[in-house]
Amino acid sequence: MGVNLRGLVEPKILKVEELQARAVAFDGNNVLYQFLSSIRGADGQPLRDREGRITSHLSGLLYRNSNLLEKGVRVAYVFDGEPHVFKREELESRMKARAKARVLYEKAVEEGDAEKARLYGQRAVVATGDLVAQAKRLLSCLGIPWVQAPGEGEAQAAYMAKKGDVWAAASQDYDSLLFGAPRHIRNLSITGRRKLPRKKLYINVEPELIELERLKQSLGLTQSQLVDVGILVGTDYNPKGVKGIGPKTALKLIK
DNA sequence: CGATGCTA
DNA sequence: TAGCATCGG
Repeated sequence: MGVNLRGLVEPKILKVEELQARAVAFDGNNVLYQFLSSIRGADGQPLRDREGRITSHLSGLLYRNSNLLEKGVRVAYVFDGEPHVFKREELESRMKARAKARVLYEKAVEEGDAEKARLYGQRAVVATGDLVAQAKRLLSCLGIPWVQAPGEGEAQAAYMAKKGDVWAAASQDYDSLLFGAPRHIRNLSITGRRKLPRKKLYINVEPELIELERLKQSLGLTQSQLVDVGILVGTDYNPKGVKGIGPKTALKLIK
C-alpha cells in the first residue's frame, strides 16, 4: 500500500526517451503484483500454462522488459526481503482482506461471473514465493540484474538511487521518497492506456518523475519532516496514521 | 499489461 | 493504419 503523498507531489511527465542509457530500479514485488492483478483473461482469471501454473507475471515481465531494453533503458529489479516487525499489522490486515476476497473470487469463478471474478481476483492477488522465484529466474535468463533486498525493497531501491547505482527508483508506491531516493518514477509501462476500474473508460496514464529535492523545496520540508508527514498520514509501519489527517493537514501541521 | 487481430 | 476487440495461458 505505502504512504499516500498524492495531493502533495506535482510530478513531471516523463518521456521514456529521457531514460535512454539510464538505469532504473523497479520494485519487483510491486511490478509482479500489478501484472498478477491486471493480466487476466476474459473470465477474470490469471493466465496459466497447460499445467495450471500462473503465467501472468512472466508474460508481463517479458514484454515490458523487451520494450524498455529496446528503448535503451537499463533495467534492474529489487525484491523484498524480510519485512520489519513494524509491518506486521499491515501484513495481517492485507492477508485478511485477501482471504475475504478469495472466497468471493472462488464463488464468482464457480458462477461464471467474469466481472466479479476479475474484481475479487485482483484483490486476492499475492505474489507467493514461487511466483517471485520464477520471476527472478526469468530475469536471470534475460540477463537483467536483480537484487535481493535484506528488508524493504523500496528502501534498497532508494539506497541504490542515492548512491548513484541507478538513476531512479520505480514503483507505484511513494515510499522510496521517504527512504531518500533522489528520483522516483511512477507509471513506467509501455502503453499508457489503462482501464478505469468499474467503468469501460480508458484513460492515458503517462510515466511521471518525482524529484525529491524539488518536492522538498516546493513543500518547504526537510527529509525528516517529509518522513513526519508520512507518519501522520500513515505508512505500512503505522497503517492508519493519525486519525482524520490527510496529506494536506499533515503538511500544515508539520510546518 | 502488452501483443495481435479485425474492421473501416 | 488508426482504433477498438480479443487473445495470451
